[in-house]
Amino acid sequence: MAEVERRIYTREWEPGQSIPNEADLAVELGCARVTVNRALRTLAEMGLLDRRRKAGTRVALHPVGKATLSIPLIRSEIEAEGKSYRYHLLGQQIEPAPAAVTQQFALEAGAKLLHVTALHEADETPYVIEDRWINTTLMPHLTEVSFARLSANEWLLQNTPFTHGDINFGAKNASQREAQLLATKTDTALFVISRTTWDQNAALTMVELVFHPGHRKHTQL
Amino acid sequence: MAEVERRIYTREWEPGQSIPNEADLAVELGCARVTVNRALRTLAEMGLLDRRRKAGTRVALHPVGKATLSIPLIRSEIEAEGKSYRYHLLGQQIEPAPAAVTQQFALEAGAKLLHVTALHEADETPYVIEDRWINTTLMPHLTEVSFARLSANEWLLQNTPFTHGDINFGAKNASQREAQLLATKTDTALFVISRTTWDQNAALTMVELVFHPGHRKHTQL
DNA sequence: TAGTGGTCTAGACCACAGA
DNA sequence: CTGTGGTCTAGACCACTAA
Repeated sequence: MAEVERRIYTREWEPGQSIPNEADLAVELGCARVTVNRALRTLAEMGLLDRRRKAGTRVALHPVGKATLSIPLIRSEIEAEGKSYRYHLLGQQIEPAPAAVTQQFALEAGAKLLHVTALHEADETPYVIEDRWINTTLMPHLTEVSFARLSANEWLLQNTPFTHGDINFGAKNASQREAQLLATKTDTALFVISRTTWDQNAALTMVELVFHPGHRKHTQL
Repeated sequence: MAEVERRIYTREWEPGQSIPNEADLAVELGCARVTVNRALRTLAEMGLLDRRRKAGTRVALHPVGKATLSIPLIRSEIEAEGKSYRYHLLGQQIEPAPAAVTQQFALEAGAKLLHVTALHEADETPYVIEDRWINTTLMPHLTEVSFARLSANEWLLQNTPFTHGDINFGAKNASQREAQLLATKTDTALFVISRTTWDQNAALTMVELVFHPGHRKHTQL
C-alpha cells in the first residue's frame, strides 16, 4: 500500500493513468494477490484510485476529497470539548405537523405528531437548539416518554435502530425566538444541521439543530 | 457480514455487548477467519462495531453517525446538478496577507502572498465566492499562472499533490460586497466552507467558499 | 503473559462489464 | 468472449494490549 501510494504521490503514476492489474502487481511487489487487493481497495476507499471490473484500476483524476464527519451525541460533542453539559426541555407536545414534515413521513397533511424542542448548553452558555418531530405512528410508545431529563437526541439514538439518514448543512438568519434562546441578535447567521432518520422506507424522526453563532463543524480531509 | 449486521440490528447482540471472537465466529458461521475479519472490519469502519486487540469486539454504544462528504470541484458540483457552469476571476494579486493566513502558513506577519478571488455561477446565477490565499513561498512558479480562464480551485486540485486538509463548515452574515456578488441583501445568512490544504507539514493554500443564500450541503448517513 | 485482532500466503472460483 | 476485480479458503505468524 505504501509503495502504491508513493507512486501516486510522486506522479510516477499520473492521474487518470491505468495501473497494472492485481496479479501483475503481486508478482512485481513479491506478495500475494489478496494483499494487493486489500491495499488497492483501501486506497480506492480513500479516493486515490478508481476501480472497475474489467476496466482495471486508475489513479483518480481528482484526488476528490472525502471528508468523514462524525455525528456524535450533542452531549458527547460538548463533553469532548471539555465543557460542562446542560439540557433544558423547552416543549414536548402532540400537535399538527407542518407540511414539510408530514410529507417526509408520508402522512396526510395536518397529522398530529410529537414535537420536541430543547436547548443544549455548554459551560452554561447556549450551544444548540434542537427542534424535532417524531413519527409516533411508528413508535406509539414514545408518547409516554418524558424528555425532561434525557434529551430526545440521546433517547432515540440509544433506543431506536435506524438504517440510514439524510443530513443537510446550511445557514439561516436567527428568528426572534432563536436569537433570544441563543443569546444573540435577531438575524445573526447561524449554522444549521437538518437530519432525517429512516428505518427501511419509513422516516422515523426529523430534527433541526440550530447552533450558537460562530459554531463551526470541523473535520479532516 | 449480513448475519452480524442482522444480529446487531435485531438487538440479539445489544449495544455495548461483547461478541464472539473471530475464530469462534468463523466456526459458527462455517467460513474462514479471514472472511469474518473482513466483515467485522467493514462493520467497524461503518461505526457499528468497536474493535480492540485483546479486548475483543463490541457492538458500538452509540451507532455514531459517520457521514462521508465528498468535496468535489466546484465545476463538477454544479454540472452534476445539471446546470451550466460559468467562472469569473475577480482578482489575482500579490499582497500582504492577514495574520490569520500568515500564521497558518508559518510565515512572518505581513508576508506577501498570492490572493485570488473569483465567482462561480450556476445557470447564470451566483453560486459561490472563492476567496483564496496561496503559499507562493512553496510554489513560486504559481505567480506566473493566470487564473482568468481556469479557476484556482481546479488548477490546484489537478496540479498540486497534497497529503491532508482541514475543513470547517459554518455560517456568516453577508458583507456588503458578498451580498452584491451573490445578488442578495447585506446580512443574509450564508453557508461557508473554509479549507486549508497541507503537504506534509506545510500549508499550501487556504480557501473560503461563501455560498449563495439557501445553499445546502447534503449527504447521507 | 496470553488472548485478541492484524496481516500475510498460495490457490481457487466467480461475477461483472468491456472489447 | 475474456480480462478484471471480488471474494472465499485453510493455515500461519505477528503485534498489540488488557488482564
